[in-house]
Amino acid sequence: MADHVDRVLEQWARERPDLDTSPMGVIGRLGRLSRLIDAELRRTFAAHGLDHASFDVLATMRRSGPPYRLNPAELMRSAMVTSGAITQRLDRLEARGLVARSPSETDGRGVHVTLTEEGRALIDRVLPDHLATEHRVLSGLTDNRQGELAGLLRELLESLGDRGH
Amino acid sequence: MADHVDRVLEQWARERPDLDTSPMGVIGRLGRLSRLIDAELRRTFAAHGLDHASFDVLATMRRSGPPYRLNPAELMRSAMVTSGAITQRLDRLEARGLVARSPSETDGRGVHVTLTEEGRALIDRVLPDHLATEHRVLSGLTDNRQGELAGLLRELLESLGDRGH
DNA sequence: GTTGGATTGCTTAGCGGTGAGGTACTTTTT
DNA sequence: AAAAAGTACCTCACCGCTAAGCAATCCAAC
Repeated sequence: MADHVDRVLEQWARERPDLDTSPMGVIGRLGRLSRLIDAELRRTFAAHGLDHASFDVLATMRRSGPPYRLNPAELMRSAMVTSGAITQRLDRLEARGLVARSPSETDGRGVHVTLTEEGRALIDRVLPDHLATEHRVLSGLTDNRQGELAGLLRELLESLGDRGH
Repeated sequence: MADHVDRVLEQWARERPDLDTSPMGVIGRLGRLSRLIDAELRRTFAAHGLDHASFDVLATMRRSGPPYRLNPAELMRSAMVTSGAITQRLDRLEARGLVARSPSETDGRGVHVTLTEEGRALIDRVLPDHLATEHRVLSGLTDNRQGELAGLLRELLESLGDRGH
């Protein structure tokens, strides 16, 4: 029983036995899983005319609850992308009528982003499909193993400073 | 003790209590970790004039062992990117003299990619720094926890068909 | 042999991201 | 009150990847 990363570690052990390559057992696998899963999720998004970036914004707005209004800065922190990326995401979504931008009343620099009725309808339509895909992707692990995994990932995230808010 | 994804799950539980969003506990965290870790690794690569894509090719060639020769197709499978991406990676590396391309003697379609002496020297210079960074990134978990995590990630990868070779 | 399907690597348009920088506004300092 | 520092969002040049398509070659079945 060996996956791609096991082969990689074998190769390193042969070529550079002087180095401790064990961290690759975690980080290499995280990278590969991320790519594999993203490719899988992409198909579901595409089936609804979306991509990961657009889905991410719509989902973030939707789960914020009524009145479905956030700032670009909040979206930026949630998505962990730069401000330029958020501007462009919002440009695309606004052009499709899925979100609307309006100036903040209290801060002359600020902008309100609001989910339109169409945007809300779309994300609520995509969500069940998306969750079914995620469920399927993880179906190789029992619920218990999934829980263990989530716990370890949370530990690591917290150690890297990924606190909520 | 709650990370960003815990907040997300709380929001979904409030807004869409009808949906089972538990898979996000794993997949959402995988995505965030991947972004955080990539950003961290990027700094080490940049300090040596590299990016993730270039490092990946050089490392794959290096660990393949003498004579440090692979095909674009093998690099493609290892990196999980499209053939166009590999072509472009090789263009960049070749322009810098870090790899060399030559036609295959046995297959008219094929190309040999070889690590140049400069390429080998560079990757051997970067590797210790890179591993130190990876080690530091994981230092929030004990060795045992890292091992558990690697095991769970391998289980998931195998269930998704990521066999070695 | 010939034919038809794989396979190999390259090309290119388009997309989404970064990073540096800019403008406008707010907050803090003095 | 004025100056300085910080914040919010946008702009734009550049970069790497995908996806679709192409030409060349291999190989397996007839």
